Amino acid sequence: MPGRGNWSHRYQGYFSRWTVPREAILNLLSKTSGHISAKEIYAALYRIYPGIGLTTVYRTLDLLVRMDLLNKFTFGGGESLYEIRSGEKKEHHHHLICTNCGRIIDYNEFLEEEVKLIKKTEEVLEQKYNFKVLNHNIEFYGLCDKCR
Amino acid sequence: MPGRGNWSHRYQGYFSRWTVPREAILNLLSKTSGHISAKEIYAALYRIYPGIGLTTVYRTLDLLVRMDLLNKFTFGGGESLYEIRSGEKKEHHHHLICTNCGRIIDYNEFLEEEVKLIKKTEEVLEQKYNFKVLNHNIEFYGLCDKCR
DNA sequence: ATATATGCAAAGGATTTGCACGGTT
DNA sequence: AACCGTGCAAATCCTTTGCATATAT
Repeated sequence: MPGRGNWSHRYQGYFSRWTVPREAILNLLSKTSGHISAKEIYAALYRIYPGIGLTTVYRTLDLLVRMDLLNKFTFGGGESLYEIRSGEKKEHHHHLICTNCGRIIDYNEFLEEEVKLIKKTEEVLEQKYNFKVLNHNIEFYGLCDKCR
Repeated sequence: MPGRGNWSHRYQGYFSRWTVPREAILNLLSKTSGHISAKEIYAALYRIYPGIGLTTVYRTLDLLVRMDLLNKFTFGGGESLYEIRSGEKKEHHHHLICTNCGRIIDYNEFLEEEVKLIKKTEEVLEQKYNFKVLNHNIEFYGLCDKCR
């Protein structure tokens, strides 16, 4: 998708070569709905591009996170999960996490008040703690329909 | 603190013996403000009780989490951090996490609206996804006063 | 040509597991 | 006596690092 353009401008400094593996990984993420682990990415790409290494996947994911193209989550301390930050399939969302089966449900049908309040809370926190809020992560833990 | 009482009733099923290491670990946590890792707990107890094993710390923390006496957090995928769930020093709180230096700031001066809205959001989610919310975790990422 | 990206294998860090021992019930 | 909890060492899982090779600019 990128293929350089205004692109190269915007992300100048993060890398010097936009390579095949990087393109493949970003492309896969942008077509993935939901969260995906490094190993899953590796497995998916291995089929169409054997010769790829897991190390490259990790390094590329790290790069893309620094470029703010991906979000990285570490829900339970096991594998980290990645998702594209905005794109065809993605809007900002929060998570419902089933503590029984581990299922993760995204939701983005926020209440209007919810959005307003988060903004307001961020402002208050910035004042009170002199803390510059850049992002947030909201998770609800509980039991999904199958497990409750 | 526990020392059995109504206690043994309430937590019956989780364990069959309330031992010295378990008491020591819970006791340490209840006097700790903020978050602490398994290794830090191990190091602190080792001084007054050499012979304790890191394995026991992990197993006890796991037990206490299952008993809902502790919260476990896995902020960056590195070490997990633990905190007492309620006690002398603890009230429910949320976190500000500095992405530069890793500092974690607790805050619990919630806006009244914040509390109400979280409740309301939980209700909506329970309806919409048939998901029984039991707990939540709210984190704001950004830059702390020293790093901004 | 030269710096950068890659893949492999090895290292690293956190946590879990296998197992024999020791203390409780 | 039977069971449970403990500690040690080894194993496991995810991720990072060192290094030689391949590749883009």
